[in-house]
Amino acid sequence: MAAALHLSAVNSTPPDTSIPSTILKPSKLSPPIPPSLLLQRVTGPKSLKQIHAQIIKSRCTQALQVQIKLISLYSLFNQMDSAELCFQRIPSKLQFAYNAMIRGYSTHGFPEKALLLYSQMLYSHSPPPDKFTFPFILKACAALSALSEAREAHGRIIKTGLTPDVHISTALVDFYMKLCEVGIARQVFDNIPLKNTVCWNALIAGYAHNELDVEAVDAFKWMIELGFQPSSSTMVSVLPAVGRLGDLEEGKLMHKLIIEKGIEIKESVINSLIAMYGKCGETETARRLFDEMLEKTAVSWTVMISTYARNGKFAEALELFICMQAHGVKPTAVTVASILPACADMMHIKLGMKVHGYSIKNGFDLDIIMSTALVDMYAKCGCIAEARCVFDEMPERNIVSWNAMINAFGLHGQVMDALEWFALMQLDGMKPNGSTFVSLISACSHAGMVAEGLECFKSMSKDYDLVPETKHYACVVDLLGRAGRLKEAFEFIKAMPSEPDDSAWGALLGACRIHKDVELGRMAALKALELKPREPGYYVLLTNIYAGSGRWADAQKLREVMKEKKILKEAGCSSIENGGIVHSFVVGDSKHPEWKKIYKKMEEIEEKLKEEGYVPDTSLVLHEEIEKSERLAIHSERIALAFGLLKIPDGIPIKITKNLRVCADCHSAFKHASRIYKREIILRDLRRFHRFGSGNCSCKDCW
DNA sequence: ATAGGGTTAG
Repeated sequence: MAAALHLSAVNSTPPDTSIPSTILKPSKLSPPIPPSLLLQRVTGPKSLKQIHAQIIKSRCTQALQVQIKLISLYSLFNQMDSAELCFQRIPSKLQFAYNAMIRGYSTHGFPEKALLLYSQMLYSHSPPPDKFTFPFILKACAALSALSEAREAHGRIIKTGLTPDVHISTALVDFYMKLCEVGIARQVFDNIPLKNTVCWNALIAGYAHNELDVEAVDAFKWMIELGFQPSSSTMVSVLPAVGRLGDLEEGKLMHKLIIEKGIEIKESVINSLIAMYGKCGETETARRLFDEMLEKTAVSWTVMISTYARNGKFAEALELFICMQAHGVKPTAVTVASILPACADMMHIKLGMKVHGYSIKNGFDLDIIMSTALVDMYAKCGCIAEARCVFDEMPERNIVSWNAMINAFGLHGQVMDALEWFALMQLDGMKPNGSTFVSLISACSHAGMVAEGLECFKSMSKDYDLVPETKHYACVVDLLGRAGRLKEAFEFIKAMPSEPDDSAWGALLGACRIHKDVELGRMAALKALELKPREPGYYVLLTNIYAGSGRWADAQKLREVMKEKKILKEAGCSSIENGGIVHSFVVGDSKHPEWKKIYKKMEEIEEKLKEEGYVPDTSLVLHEEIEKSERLAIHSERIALAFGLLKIPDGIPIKITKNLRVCADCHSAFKHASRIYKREIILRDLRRFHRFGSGNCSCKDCW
């Protein structure tokens, strides 16, 4: 019945132009064309149906071969219902019939059905699976993350003596890599007797998938050295790894190699090259490649836009975003989502809102990744109410969405809200993960809520079956240390079940700076530098501790060590948005076109501050800098504040973001300024938000 | 009469 319906549907479809009319209307004079020949003319799903109808009408005897070819073609064109009908009608089930069905199910999104047929092969009187069966079974297992099923299949592969088959081994490498079983994947790869390009590709793609970028690049070099010809897939797999490593030299070599080896330059290869150059900071090279592309897809535009966004070229990113649409290419949710983190980073709320508007118009705000990025963007731009609004409107939420909201509250010092949302997420059936607890504990830490923070930490293993990672230990050290409980923090590090990493010692070091403990601080710094010898932050913190306790000679010596080792401390940089443009300032900046005006305003501010009782806090500045204590006044956030007071109209909060932590002196100056100028000032530093108003700060001086 | 590997992202 179903077959009849099916065929009548075929007859009503208009003729496929690709089929010669002789097939559709066979002349009575000439003998019917044999079915096997007819099937060779199939070009797509439409012609397949028509030819199938033709075969049935011609009443030729249908050889098993023809029936199997039909199954194979239907499953190739994703017509699984028709394939299933043919499959059920053949009397003796052969391996290729099964294989064709399993191929269709596993490549067209029905992995469960593929595994069901496989178990039918195993447990009924069917033919056993063969070397053509296993690659599809492993693909289905990968789609379902079915480790035990794959292991069973792997055992059967070994028992049947199929281990040396390169197709099967490649599928095994791919499967284990996708489930992050890198060691097993490598073992399977090493046992392949006759390797080829494709199995190398699976290994390299697998390493890249697991972000083992050095391994991916090494495997690539090794493959070339052994004389294998890389394909475009090889390049597409290895280039993201090079990009993440930021290894421009290696990337250039690979670009050259693509040309030398005559690798087919597909669109995907160029997209990967653009992304690689973008991640290495070479926006101009990336743009040149992009401009030379003949066929740009939405992915190409997205890659170029995110290249600009990643490198802080927001005007170019937005321009390209508009240009893309003018070229009739529709941005995807990924395109717009890739602009948002940049808006968040620069506190470019105007651009963020524009992107939000565009997303609503196109229904992207329903995309979970997109809306989570919006929550994060609004929160990092200081708009916690808007973040909350987007969160409330989300049609669905995953763990990342909840974490973004909890983290948002923490950033804004709203611990009680963070804890409440933590309870809400569980009522919603969501299980917290490691990142949830990082947000929670650091939220408690910033609010000085030691007991609650410790409770969270204990609870994660006791109630949530999570193993605390080094980052959680570092959070607890920060929690205890910040509250002045340095001894306990130290004991906590010593009691860690695994070797502490530099971040734990770094947290203790930071706490020692706040509470001015030279001896413990020195020890923590030595430990941290032992584990991460070139981290400028650790040098700077220890120098600050020395200077703060009057040990100028030690401070000076440390500075010289830094100079000698060519360790540069990161330059402080503050940004502020006005009129849709983000203005950035660094320490002692005089590059801004209006810098003279800004400095004049700054002098005025400093004078007013001093009149109103502000006393510069020079305790954390180096000796030589104290001599000219006005240098304090040139910290980048002070320039940004002057710019804000100069440009942003009364009554509108001034929003500034800084790439490092705000220093105690600037913090005190901002408090005074908020009172004197009757202005709300919102400062986001490396860690959190400070909301200044009427002479106070939301952080309650605890940061 | 059938097979294996890939690009943008919170």
